[in-house]
Amino acid sequence: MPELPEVETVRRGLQPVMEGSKILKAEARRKDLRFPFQKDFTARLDGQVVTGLGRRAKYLMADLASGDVLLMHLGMSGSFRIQKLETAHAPGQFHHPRGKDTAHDHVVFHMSSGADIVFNDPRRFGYMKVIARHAIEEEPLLRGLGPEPLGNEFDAALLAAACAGKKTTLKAALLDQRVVAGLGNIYVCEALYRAHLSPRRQASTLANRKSEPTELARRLVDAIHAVLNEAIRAGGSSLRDHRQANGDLGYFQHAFKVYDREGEPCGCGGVVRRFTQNGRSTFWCPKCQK
DNA sequence: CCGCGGGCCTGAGAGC
DNA sequence: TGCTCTCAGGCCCGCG
Repeated sequence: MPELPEVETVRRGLQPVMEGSKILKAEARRKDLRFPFQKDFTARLDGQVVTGLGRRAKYLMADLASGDVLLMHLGMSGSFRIQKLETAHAPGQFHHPRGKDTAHDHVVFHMSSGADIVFNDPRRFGYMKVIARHAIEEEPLLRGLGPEPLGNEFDAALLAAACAGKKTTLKAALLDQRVVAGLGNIYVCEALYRAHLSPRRQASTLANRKSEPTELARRLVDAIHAVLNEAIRAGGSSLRDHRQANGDLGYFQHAFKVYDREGEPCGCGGVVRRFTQNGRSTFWCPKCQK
């Protein structure tokens, strides 16, 4: 589920109950998620003050007073919720799932703020790992990640340089986290639509012979910026699993122009189509995306 | 370097 | 109701 806007939404929701709070106890309720937990996973979290909660691509990164960093990835179906003991002062303030939902509560952080932060992940494609901050540069999970699409350094020149000479399509290039880090299937489809670029177009056409950006690259960067910023403002997209940490649904899914809209009309008079690319559904309008 | 298929998991929805 | 099938927002691997 979660692409950059969803992860950023989660980060903003968790920040108030994590930053400046101590993890009184971390609880891993099974031995693995996508990967086995490190043997000292909870030991390195217990008693640690979270000094900051950041994000890199689709990773959440909690800085700990010990000098460690907790990396968290939501995979396809991971979500966090904030639970507090019900009080007379704040009844029902937080999202409480019922029944089978809690069967997939795999990790809980009991915080000194009084909040319990619960990680739920039915498919268990998510993962968590504690690493030393000084080892971040060598961390295999982070190494090779391309630029942050909303970061200052990401511009048409950088995107064009990354795509120059690539023998692949724009769709595949944008999904490649080494080219730009944080986009997934939804926002790639939506950005290409906004830029009026075909998902089948050769990625190398973003650059001229000198690897300089073409007008297309500028258009695409603008579209990526716009769609991500709008999605973050909307609290992300809630299709199945995604919720903001306070339990609210995101609502950017109502703003999709092509994703999951096969057969529906495009504003240009065309019709949204779907086909499979790199094993995943691509949605686009053949009339206005060239 | 590239596309493709398969795998990791569970659950929702469609069709019968 | 319930079965079977397909598909899903991510990512990795091996093959040709």
